[in-house]
Amino acid sequence: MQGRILAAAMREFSEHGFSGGRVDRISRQAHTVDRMLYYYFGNKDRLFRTVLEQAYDRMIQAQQDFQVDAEDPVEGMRRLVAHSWHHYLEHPELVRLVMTENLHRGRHIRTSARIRRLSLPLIDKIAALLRAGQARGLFRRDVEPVEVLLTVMALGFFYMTNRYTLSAWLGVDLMEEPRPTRWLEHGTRVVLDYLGHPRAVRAGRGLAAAPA
Amino acid sequence: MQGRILAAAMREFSEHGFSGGRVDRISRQAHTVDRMLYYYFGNKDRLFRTVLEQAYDRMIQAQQDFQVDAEDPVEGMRRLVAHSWHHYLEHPELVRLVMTENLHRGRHIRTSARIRRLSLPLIDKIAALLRAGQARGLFRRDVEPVEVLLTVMALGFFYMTNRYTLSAWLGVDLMEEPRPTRWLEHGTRVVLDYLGHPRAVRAGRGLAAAPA
Amino acid sequence: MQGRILAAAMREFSEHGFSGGRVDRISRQAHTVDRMLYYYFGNKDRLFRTVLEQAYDRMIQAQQDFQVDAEDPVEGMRRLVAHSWHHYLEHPELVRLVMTENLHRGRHIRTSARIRRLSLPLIDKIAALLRAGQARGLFRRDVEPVEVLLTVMALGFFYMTNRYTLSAWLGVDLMEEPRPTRWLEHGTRVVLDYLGHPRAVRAGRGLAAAPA
Amino acid sequence: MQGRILAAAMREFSEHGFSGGRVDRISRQAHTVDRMLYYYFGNKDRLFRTVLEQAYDRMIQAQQDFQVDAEDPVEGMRRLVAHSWHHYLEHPELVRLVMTENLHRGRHIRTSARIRRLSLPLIDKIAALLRAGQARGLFRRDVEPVEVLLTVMALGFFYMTNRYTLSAWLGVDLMEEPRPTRWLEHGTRVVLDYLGHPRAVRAGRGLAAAPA
DNA sequence: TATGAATGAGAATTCATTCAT
DNA sequence: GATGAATGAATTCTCATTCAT
Repeated sequence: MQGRILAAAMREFSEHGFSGGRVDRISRQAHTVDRMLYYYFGNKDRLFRTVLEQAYDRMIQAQQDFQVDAEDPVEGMRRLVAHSWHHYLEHPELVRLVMTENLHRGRHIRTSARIRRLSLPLIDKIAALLRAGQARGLFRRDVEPVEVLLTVMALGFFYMTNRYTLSAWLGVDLMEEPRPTRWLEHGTRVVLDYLGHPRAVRAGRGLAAAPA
Repeated sequence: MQGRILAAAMREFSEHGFSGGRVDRISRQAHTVDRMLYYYFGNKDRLFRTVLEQAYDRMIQAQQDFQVDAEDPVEGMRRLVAHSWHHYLEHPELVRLVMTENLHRGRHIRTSARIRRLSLPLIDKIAALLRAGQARGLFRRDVEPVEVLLTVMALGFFYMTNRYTLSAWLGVDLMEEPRPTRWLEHGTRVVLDYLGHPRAVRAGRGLAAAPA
Repeated sequence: MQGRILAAAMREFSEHGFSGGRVDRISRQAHTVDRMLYYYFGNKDRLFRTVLEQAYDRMIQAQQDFQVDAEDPVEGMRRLVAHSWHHYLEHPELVRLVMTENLHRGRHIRTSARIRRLSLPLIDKIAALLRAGQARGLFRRDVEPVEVLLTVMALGFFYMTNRYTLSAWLGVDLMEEPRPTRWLEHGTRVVLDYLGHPRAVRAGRGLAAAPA
Repeated sequence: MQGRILAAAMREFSEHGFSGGRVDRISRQAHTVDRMLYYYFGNKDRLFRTVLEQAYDRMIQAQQDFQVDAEDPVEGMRRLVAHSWHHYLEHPELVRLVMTENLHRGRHIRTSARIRRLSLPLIDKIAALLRAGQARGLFRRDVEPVEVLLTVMALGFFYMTNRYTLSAWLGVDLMEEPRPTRWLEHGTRVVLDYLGHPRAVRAGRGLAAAPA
């Protein structure tokens, strides 16, 4: 039953946000009653946190499943961008959940010991690709894995999250083909152009974590 | 009084989202009573829509205030990226409002005749910069203004909107200097690298609206 | 404008009752604003009373317009029953208004000097028919005009007012022909059978008004 | 507690109608709080419907309790008219509730599966009396049970429902004895005169439901 | 391990009416 | 004679949560 409740809660919170999410809709969709939700998860906040943790686990898993090809770093990077993009495209509920959590200023993630323990597998995979590409003289050297990851994520995430207001502004439906495919091509080019333009090594540590 | 209500509503919806926003908190902050809010705006939905329209007006105004320097397209593009970034940085409530509206799948924007009429001044300014840069052989030719705009927005918006979950992942505070400044530099480089890498002209029309 | 307001108020109160009637719907239907309604009629209660008075005036007028044929009392009585029935059928809003007033225990009629002054023209016309019929030996003698009037009204009014619950009970639509026509025939027969059955003169004064 | 709420709701709706009925008055009279009313009945509409259903159940029960005396059809009919009349007289809240429902065009009855299933026991009892009376040559043959029932109901119901406006018109209090008793005598006579006046059999099926 | 019954505290919205010119 | 602006007091209904077994 916990699984059913979590699945229903994921749908509900993803669709309506945290404040907009209704406990009774979750219990109804899970074919149970409100009471059970409190029995298993304590309260709405903790239920949301559990949903978030589950979503993160899946995302981490998806990142781990991604296999990097160090023999062809450019193609590897293409595939990484595409992998990331398709993950968002196929899991809009994850994207919306992350939006919701950010609207709440990370209130739930901050209290989740489990999520704090996580590290992003993709960072290591990007680092490996960068090293391979730099060794072959294909990628610039003054680049950090985190910056690359954030760039890839930004291009994909923003398109997904802001599609409604952007569609209204531009007067087109951004989710209608061939636009999403074009955007992946565009994003891939942006990332590769960025990586393939060697310049003088920049000082400093970029966005990387403090040694603390 | 309508102004006071709108200002209070902007703060409330921006902070708590639409569902989480409370009518009575708005009226209290506006030094009036709930009733007036219904007198002027009809209901919570229409109030939100009006807040959104006002926010858009301001954003459009900020875009119009941005002066493009066609003599130095590279510097112009740098300034455009910075302008956009600083607008988000200085108006986090606008960013959150747009997020909220997207979480609601553009429900309010869709019913706003006023917003539908808007066009983004920045698109024309980017187009002008592109033309100037292309004429001087500085920018590639197979690029569309909308793609550039979305790229600039994506880099800035994503960093702002996802800062809480990203900060938790990365174990650092993304809003603590020098990280925001570094990100602007990074974004500027990404955009310029993209623009300065001429390739074969791509077929198709990118993300632009259909001629219909 | 008073006429427009009254017409709109008649429709509104007739449709929704007094409590269900909305001041703003009346003003909107009258193409004016709430304020005007208070300007002309003081408050909702007085507006209702005025509507009621107007409806009574029309009913009295209709009764006065009915011409009795003393030469053929049976036919005259037939026509009187039919006249009454058709008046209800053609003025359902009057019927509903009277219902509403009775649900309110005659609260408004009691404060209407104008209505208290009214007498029902139909009573005199019935009395004339009775006299003519009795003189010809067609009608019984132990009958009072008021009882006849109430009987005629009861048969017509009840059918109209209770048509929804009756239709649900009986599983048919009572307002669908030939049922209304049948009911008129039935009512006519009931009244004539009653009048045409001479018995011993009954003592007492029936339902007539006390000499006070 | 559901019983207490229903009893209070019956009083409230009967007294003030549906729109005029106040949820908080009901809960106060039932010695509980508004919330419970929604817990048990969902909303005001459903509460009203339940009250109506209960009232119908009681009316059906009262009709079933009425025992018909086939040995003396005329006396049986007298008793039936009196039974019906006294039921209205003793249950004015039922009468008012039915009025209210009709003012709302049967909105609640239409959604009540329970009420739709009901049949009126009195129709069968009238049919039995008619057969007995016809067999003894006391009642005419061209008469239908439904017409008799509606006639009996009309005479009683109308007097009760319209007593306020009628009292104002006639300048007397219709509920003051001996008037109510006189009206029962009058109604009984009207019905019996109607039944005892054989004529040629009329064609058609009267108000009865279509065979569909 | 599970659950039906109950509920306090809000939440958005409505409604008739009056103020002020 | 006419009206735009303003409003106090409800009014229905919702929401997350706890009680009691």
